[in-house]
Amino acid sequence: MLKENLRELADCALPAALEAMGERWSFLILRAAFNGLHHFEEFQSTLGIARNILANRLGRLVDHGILSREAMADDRRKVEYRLTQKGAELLPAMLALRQWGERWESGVPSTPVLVDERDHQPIRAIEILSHDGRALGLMDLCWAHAEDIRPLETVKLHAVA
Amino acid sequence: MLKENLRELADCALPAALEAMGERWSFLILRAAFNGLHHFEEFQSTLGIARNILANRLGRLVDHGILSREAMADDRRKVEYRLTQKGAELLPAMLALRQWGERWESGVPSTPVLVDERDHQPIRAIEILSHDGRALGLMDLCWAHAEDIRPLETVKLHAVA
DNA sequence: TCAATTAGGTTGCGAATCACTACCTACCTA
DNA sequence: TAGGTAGGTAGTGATTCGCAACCTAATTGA
Repeated sequence: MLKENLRELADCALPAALEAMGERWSFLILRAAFNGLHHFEEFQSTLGIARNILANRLGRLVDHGILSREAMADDRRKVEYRLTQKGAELLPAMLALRQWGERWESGVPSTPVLVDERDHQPIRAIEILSHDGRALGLMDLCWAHAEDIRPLETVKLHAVA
Repeated sequence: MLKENLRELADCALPAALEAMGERWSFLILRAAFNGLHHFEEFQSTLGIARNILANRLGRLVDHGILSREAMADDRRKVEYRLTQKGAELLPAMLALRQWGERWESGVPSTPVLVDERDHQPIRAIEILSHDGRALGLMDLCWAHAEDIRPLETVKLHAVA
């Protein structure tokens, strides 16, 4: 069963993640960035967000290293916001949330659908997987302390034997 | 390349998901629920959230069908909040966010660690996978319309692992 | 060259939301 | 019946939100 010692709840990185991404427009700005938007006016007109809030959010995302901010060489009025590596790695979290919304809120798969470029087949639903690739549900999970985890080599031998 | 037609940005389920889960304390309440908390006072003392905000959030999560609310038979003062199926399926999204926070914000894996109950090995990082299980990055993805996707009968039999 | 336009903001202000404390009302226990 | 407990609500100030207006630097057009 999934029950963490309460004393240890503070040692979770979720609050830290939410401090960076938990504000009202952050995820929608991020989504727009994933969709190839790079400029203030693009975000503003696409999202319909108030300009001061947008400026605030973009600044915060830059401060957190999720977006980079660079003035463009050919037109120095323009500022380009780009996803950093850190920002790009939010894609699984964003897709998991989107897939959940498709299943439980909007009811239908969003169109267009995200596909593998290689064979144009839709991606899998995002899942929790064991080290060897089995899908895990809530009942299959429990908490363990780092020092209690046996290195995988030994387990492997036992499992095989 | 990952570029969605702008006209279609509205057809994404992310805003719907955020309407249910995008408020300030929602994810932390959900995390507490995943950790086995069920009662108002447990949430309140663990999270340190203001009581009126907690009441408001719990009510909202219940309205959205993420938590169920039931008075307990043996002590009718007590109300039990439990994750519904809909709520439980937010676990991948929450873990993806937590893993991102571990990697980029807190810097270290949170303790305790979430492990597979069967062999006590840590779970994999949450990833985007192709239908046949390859890990996909930002460069490997593109958008397609539902009607353009060829059915995958031929490969389906192999698509397990 | 000088006015108009554009990109990317900032400022002011009223409305909504947040968090803190105190209070309230069932219900349970002695 | 007294006192404590679970789960809230009400009042109040501090923040934040969203809208509109304004501002500045860079660019373009006449």
